Amino acid sequence: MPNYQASLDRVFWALGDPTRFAIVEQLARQPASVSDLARPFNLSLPTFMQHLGVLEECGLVTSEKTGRVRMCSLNKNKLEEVDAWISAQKRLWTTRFDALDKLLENDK
Amino acid sequence: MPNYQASLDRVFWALGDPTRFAIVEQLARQPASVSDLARPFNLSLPTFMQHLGVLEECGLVTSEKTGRVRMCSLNKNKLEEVDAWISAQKRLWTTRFDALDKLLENDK
DNA sequence: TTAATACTTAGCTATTGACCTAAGTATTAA
DNA sequence: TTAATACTTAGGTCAATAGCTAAGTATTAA
Repeated sequence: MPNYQASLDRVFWALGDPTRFAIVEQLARQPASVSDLARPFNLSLPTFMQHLGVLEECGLVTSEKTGRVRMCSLNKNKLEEVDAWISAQKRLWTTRFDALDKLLENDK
Repeated sequence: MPNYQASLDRVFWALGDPTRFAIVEQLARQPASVSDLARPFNLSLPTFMQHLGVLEECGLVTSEKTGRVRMCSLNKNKLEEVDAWISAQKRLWTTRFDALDKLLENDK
């Protein structure tokens, strides 16, 4: 099973669906089996599995099957990657304002 | 102009498109007019504007028209919101492991 | 006051994505 | 060894999205 290096926008895309967003919020609390995860959602199992597939493909979730049960977990590393990107954008934005401030300072 | 309180998954969804992702990365560096922003993209202007519309609707971008030029800026607050959500999920995840560690500690 | 610029609107097309049902496979419980 | 459980595969529908062109409007430059 190769670890497809998903690009960040794919991760964002995955989180952009309300169902998948909720799945991630649930998995942040604790790992869970597919059916336990699926129970609160009013979706057919194949549909639900598709969402899990998307989350797994983009690296946000990992899963392992033992016997007939598949356990899913959140991959914290992917969250860190997202976090890092956001921080970088915030930093760029802030840096710009700092530079502007300095410029105005010099003008005095 | 009402400020549509966009839910977070809509923000993720907006960032999930490569074009919009790139627009945000650009706007983090500096505000820009629509045509300046659009130039590097191989898209028709209407298509490009549609992407800007999505970013604006979800609150990631603001814009203001003066004369015939519309200037776009990043809304840092939205980035903060995203950041806060990610941090919360990471915290939940970590808390769980801390609890597990404590449990194992007690078992010794 | 004409022409160019910078969007904007309208309307169409193709693809993707979210959903479903039905039927299958592999494990485990009875 | 039969039945139930927990997915999994196959295949189909429909709406939403990303893309386009053509034809506007409003501002500014010439």
